[in-house]
Amino acid sequence: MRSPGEMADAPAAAGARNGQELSYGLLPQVLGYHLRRTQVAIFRHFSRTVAAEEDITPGLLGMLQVIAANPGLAQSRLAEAMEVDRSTIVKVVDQLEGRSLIVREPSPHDRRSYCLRLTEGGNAALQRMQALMRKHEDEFTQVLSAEERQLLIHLLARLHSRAEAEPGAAPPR
Amino acid sequence: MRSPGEMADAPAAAGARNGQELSYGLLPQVLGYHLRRTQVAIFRHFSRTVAAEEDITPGLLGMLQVIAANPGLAQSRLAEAMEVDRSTIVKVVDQLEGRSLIVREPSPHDRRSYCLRLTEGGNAALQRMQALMRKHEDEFTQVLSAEERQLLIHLLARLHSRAEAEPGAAPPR
DNA sequence: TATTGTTATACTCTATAACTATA
DNA sequence: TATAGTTATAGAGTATAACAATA
Repeated sequence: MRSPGEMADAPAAAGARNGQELSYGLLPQVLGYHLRRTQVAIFRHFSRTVAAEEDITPGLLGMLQVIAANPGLAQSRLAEAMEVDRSTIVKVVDQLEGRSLIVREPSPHDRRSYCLRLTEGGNAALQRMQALMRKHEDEFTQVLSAEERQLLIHLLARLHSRAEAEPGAAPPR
Repeated sequence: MRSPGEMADAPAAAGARNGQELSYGLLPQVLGYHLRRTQVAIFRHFSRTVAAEEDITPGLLGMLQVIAANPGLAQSRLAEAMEVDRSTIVKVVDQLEGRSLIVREPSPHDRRSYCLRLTEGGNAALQRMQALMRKHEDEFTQVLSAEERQLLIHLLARLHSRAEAEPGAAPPR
């Protein structure tokens, strides 16, 4: 518990303000804690790099990518894919459409629903954003080897895809 | 790109609603995407297990643990430790104090600041919560071996402690 | 009856700015 | 001047419930 480097210990930033060392108790053993810290860190890095040039959030960019990969997608399908409520999607789509990145086309088969598509400008913007995104992730993960990065992604994917299938999870909508 | 199990592909939950397969584009290669999904998944698991019995959130429990590990901690130090603004801590401490889990004692050295401490009941509650938390994390990570879980924590810790030290990050408050 | 998109509403988490009382 | 705690306020991001149009 004492040797530095063996355990995941206190982050570099905090403490040392008043000379006293601050203890994190059991938190360094808590996966959820590290997930949160890492997400905050990667979000901030994203803001300083990608968002500084393209005015986008990780969430919006994710939506754009899913729409791009599934032309004609309905809003409800997008909501399911991103695991958020239908109603939450509305404002997001409003934003993306307001910035002319996507369009809502009326569905030829169902007059209730829209088909979402990227505009030409949206596609161009997505290309630029993906380039920035790749650079951002490479930079953020540069402390890891390529193998470690891939391994990390695998471990996370196993956790969240597995957890979703658990009893009690993901109540049918 | 095709062999299942080699790449981190589409989550198990979504898709298959209309028979059509839904593509996630480049997202399965994006670390931030998996971080978010995993955090959502672990939060939901926490809600169904720990929170169902003890009415607590991961954030509040983290604060409790830090206060427990640093008796007499000032609110501003707690804010730094959790990397949130001073003002954000106020309501959190209000909540914990309102539930008699902690007390604000006046500091003997500085009449501006409080010393945060767990009450007896708070300590008892923390013990119960930590037991639930451990069970919750064990269950959530049961798809991983003990070594894989430890490795995952290490990789995350390297990422967020490293990222915090980067130029442009963590502006001095 | 069920589904699609929408609106109204509310709740949580967070930050900024300004205030007070100390230091 | 700087810091500790506080308040008011605002902005994301999310969910629930109800609605009209359509299936």
